Amino acid sequence: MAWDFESDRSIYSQIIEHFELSILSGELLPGAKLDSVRELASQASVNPNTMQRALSELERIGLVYTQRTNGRFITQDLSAIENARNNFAKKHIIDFLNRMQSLGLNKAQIIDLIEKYYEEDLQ
Amino acid sequence: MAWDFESDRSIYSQIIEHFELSILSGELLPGAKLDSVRELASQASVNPNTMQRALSELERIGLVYTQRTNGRFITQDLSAIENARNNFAKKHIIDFLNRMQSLGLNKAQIIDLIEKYYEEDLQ
Amino acid sequence: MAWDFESDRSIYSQIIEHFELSILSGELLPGAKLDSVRELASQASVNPNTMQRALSELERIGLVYTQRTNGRFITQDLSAIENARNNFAKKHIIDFLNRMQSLGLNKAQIIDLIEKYYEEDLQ
Amino acid sequence: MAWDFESDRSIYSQIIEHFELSILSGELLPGAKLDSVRELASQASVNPNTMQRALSELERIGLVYTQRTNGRFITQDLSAIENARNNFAKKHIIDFLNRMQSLGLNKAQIIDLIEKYYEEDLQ
DNA sequence: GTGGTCTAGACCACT
DNA sequence: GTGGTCTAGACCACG
Repeated sequence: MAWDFESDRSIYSQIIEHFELSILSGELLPGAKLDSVRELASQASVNPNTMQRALSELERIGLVYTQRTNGRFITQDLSAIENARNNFAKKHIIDFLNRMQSLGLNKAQIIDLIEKYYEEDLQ
Repeated sequence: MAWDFESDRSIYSQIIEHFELSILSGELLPGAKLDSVRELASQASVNPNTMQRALSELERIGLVYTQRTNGRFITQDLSAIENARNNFAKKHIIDFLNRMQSLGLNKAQIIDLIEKYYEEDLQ
Repeated sequence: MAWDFESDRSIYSQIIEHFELSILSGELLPGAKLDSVRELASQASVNPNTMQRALSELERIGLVYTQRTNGRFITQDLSAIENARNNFAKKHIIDFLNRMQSLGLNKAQIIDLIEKYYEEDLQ
Repeated sequence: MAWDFESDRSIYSQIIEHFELSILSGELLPGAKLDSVRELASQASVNPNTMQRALSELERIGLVYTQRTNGRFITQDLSAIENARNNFAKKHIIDFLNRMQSLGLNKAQIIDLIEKYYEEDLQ
């Protein structure tokens, strides 16, 4: 977890995306218990308030739920996860295609570029 | 030009990307005169200072230059544009691939999705 | 810090030179924390935005860096400082020599004048 | 006459200094008639209004005077020129020494640098 | 009318 | 309380 403090995007929104990806990819399994806000904040080197805000947002989205006094958990609603996964993919694909088309690239060119960069892209 | 005022990204940075795309796609031609700061600000429904900031940054990047009292123009340096184009494409492709790989998608799956959404994408 | 509001030079550029000199002379030490934008603006009797602009420029030049929410600091990159120092000296020496030569003074005369004024100059 | 349109200084103030130097160095002789505002503006590639403003300022300073219907002339008051010359030199020497001392340079070092740059400085 | 600078004052993300 | 962004509105140099 390394945040880009110089980025245009706010930290908590970067954290949200990080958790989203971990959940949608299955790295964080449905029903799994999250570490405490304080612990997560420490792992992420951010202020607990910032982590808190990110987690609240994830709850609002429905990927995480709170069991009072017991902690926070990844949702067990598999279709919610599947939905989120599709929405996430769709949103970013469309954003990406919009940008590439704005550059004047056609489908074949876009795919060529993906082939080209796919290999180099390891980190 | 419609900005997402709710977005995480600052307005001026959204404006910068908008102009970048217009220039890199050839919609704004090298040497073309831009409307005045005030005019552009009005079109974009933002404060002139905000527009000015975006344009200054585009100038710093080298995509735009100013002729005192005369207006702003798209750079005529074609290689600067070509460079910016490549950097822009590379950055967004890599960001995109990182996200898709984090979702657990492999190259074939990513390309499938692109095929799928490419057609629908007339926003 | 006293700015010449009547001067031809913009305030923020006078402020930039002021900080440059403080840094290059060692009055502000590498790594030292600057006062807050608001505080510096108040000390300098300028608007915080004006001070911010000057500091942003110093950051772009590389003499200062920002730690989000924590404050601004003098760069710790000693070679950046040394470079800036040489550039600053060279620029002002050449400007100065150009003016003196335009007055028709030769090297000996220029040095004589420097000897003469060097002592008096305790402003 | 080449103005730095990117400079912090306004054009008319650059023009003023240019005339000052021409007069103080004797390139423009006392009593000499200046070309018309329009002509000078054209030579300098600036707007007549800008040239006009520079000349008015030179008049205010006393280096130039106007003979109505007849044109503008360099002052014939030799002591005024001599004074201006001394003031100009003094002002710029002191500014220069202040900057160099702020850099932490002592007299010997300053003179060394002048020796060093004096030769290179031919244009 | 054009870009550039400055002020005053508000709101936000983060510690 | 810190830096960053945004707005509204003024004034200046230049053409």
